[in-house]
Amino acid sequence: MSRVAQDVVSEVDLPAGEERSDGRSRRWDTHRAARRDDLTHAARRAVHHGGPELSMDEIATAIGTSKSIVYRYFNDRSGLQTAVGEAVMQDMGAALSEVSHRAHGPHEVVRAMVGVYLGMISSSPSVYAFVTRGGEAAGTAGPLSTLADDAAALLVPVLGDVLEERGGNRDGARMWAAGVIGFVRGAAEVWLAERIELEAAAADRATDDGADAADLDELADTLADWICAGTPASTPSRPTASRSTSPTS
Amino acid sequence: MSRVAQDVVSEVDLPAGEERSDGRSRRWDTHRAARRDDLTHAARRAVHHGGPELSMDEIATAIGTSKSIVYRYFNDRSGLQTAVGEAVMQDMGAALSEVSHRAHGPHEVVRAMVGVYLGMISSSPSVYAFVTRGGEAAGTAGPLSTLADDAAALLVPVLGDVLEERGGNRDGARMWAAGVIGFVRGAAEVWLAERIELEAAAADRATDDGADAADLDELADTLADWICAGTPASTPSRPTASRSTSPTS
DNA sequence: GCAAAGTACCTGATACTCTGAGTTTCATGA
DNA sequence: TCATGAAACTCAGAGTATCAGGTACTTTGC
Repeated sequence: MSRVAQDVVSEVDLPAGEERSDGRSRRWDTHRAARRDDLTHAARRAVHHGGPELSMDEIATAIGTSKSIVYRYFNDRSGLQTAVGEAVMQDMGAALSEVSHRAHGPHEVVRAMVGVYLGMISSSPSVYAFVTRGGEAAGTAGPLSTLADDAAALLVPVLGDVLEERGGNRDGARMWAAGVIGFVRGAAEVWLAERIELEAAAADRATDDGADAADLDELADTLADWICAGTPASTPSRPTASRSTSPTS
Repeated sequence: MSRVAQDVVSEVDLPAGEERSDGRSRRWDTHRAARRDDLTHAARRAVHHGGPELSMDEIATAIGTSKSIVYRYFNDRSGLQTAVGEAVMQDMGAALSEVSHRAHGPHEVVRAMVGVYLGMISSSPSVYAFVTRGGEAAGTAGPLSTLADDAAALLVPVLGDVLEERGGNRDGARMWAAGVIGFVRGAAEVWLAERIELEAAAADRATDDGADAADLDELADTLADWICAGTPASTPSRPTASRSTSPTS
């Protein structure tokens, strides 16, 4: 109970009486926020190195504290996940706003978003997995993956504009944005899996990160193109689609 | 160990000596396959009614047997998930091939795919969640969500054609398909969440399934359009994006 | 005004409960 | 010879509870 609409821990919201007269209480207020932040970032690092399946105990140990502390600051494992997700999201938001204010039109905004999202997922796949994994209970309700939702939110205004210009109402924008993020997610996961296979196969030259950055840019271009250019309404040359008519196998 | 490349259980692959001479052994071979199928479908039903979070014990009980049996036929919880996913996938494949052989061009194939996928996810969100949830361990490797992968596979040939016609090579098709499926998934999950909220809010008229079917078709149209038409490269009227300049709100 | 006593809260260690995954054993039966 | 299902088991990880410190503030008695 009481874990409903708060991600700051219960102690923080107990000022039912609006003033906190006692200095002994007040003295911790800033400390708590700071500590929570520290823990969040430390957890992020721990997961980055230790993988998304670290137990709470292991995370706590890696952070250099004990489980009781972690549970004091986060209601839940999924609370931790959410917090880390928010931290990641904050970085993404910053990176995006830095890039996208010089973007003209939806295509470039989408391209920026894709780039940022890909950068995040590829620079720290473990954190990505930790943040998107499971979380809330049912798949039928609740804040699905906060990260994806938040990322989508960044696209909503732009896509809303597009919808409006096309004569529709902006209401669909949220779904459209979720779709776009889903697209990136789906494609990126395949790409990640492929890259890991490749790396496992040819584990010769250790750090080919330079090539990776270029790869990433190229991939982002491709995805953005796919998202924005879409699929042609029908194959122009052969009307009945090359698939069913062609005598291949 | 030994759970790597097999989803049929160890008993089936134990013929290290290649022949099974004993009739008393062979007699069960067909039985086992049949039973596994039964269990898979029963589990699907159980999850459909009981939700995606049923424990193995609960699933077994709902099926009408005990955990030991379930574990005899599936290595793992994730083995069960995979099996159910394959069953769902089989249905989807059937539905899709029924619809899509009269589809001309990629747009219609995509539209068909979207319709089938949406139909599945909306007719049984619990099963959908069960099948896509977690499964394999790390987010960094392995068959992520078999369902999404398989669904994507159905799109690969069509999108490969498109790529080829555009002068690229077909290699990107897998990723593109994964992206498209991701799009549907992302959008559908938002839609589901919204629908559930609505239903919770106005739980007056019980069965508005008729309206739902129409909704679903409309949604499928919209999504397919978004996927195929994409986002315009730049807003035609105002070059610097309507967002920052327009005095709306 | 100032020490001492008391209070509010934080910390991290340890030990606990509880739940659910996966295993083993066994009596029954074809 | 093999399948079945019930029951009891192991094991790991989430989450809780307790406790002996520790530090900064408040209150009290002088």
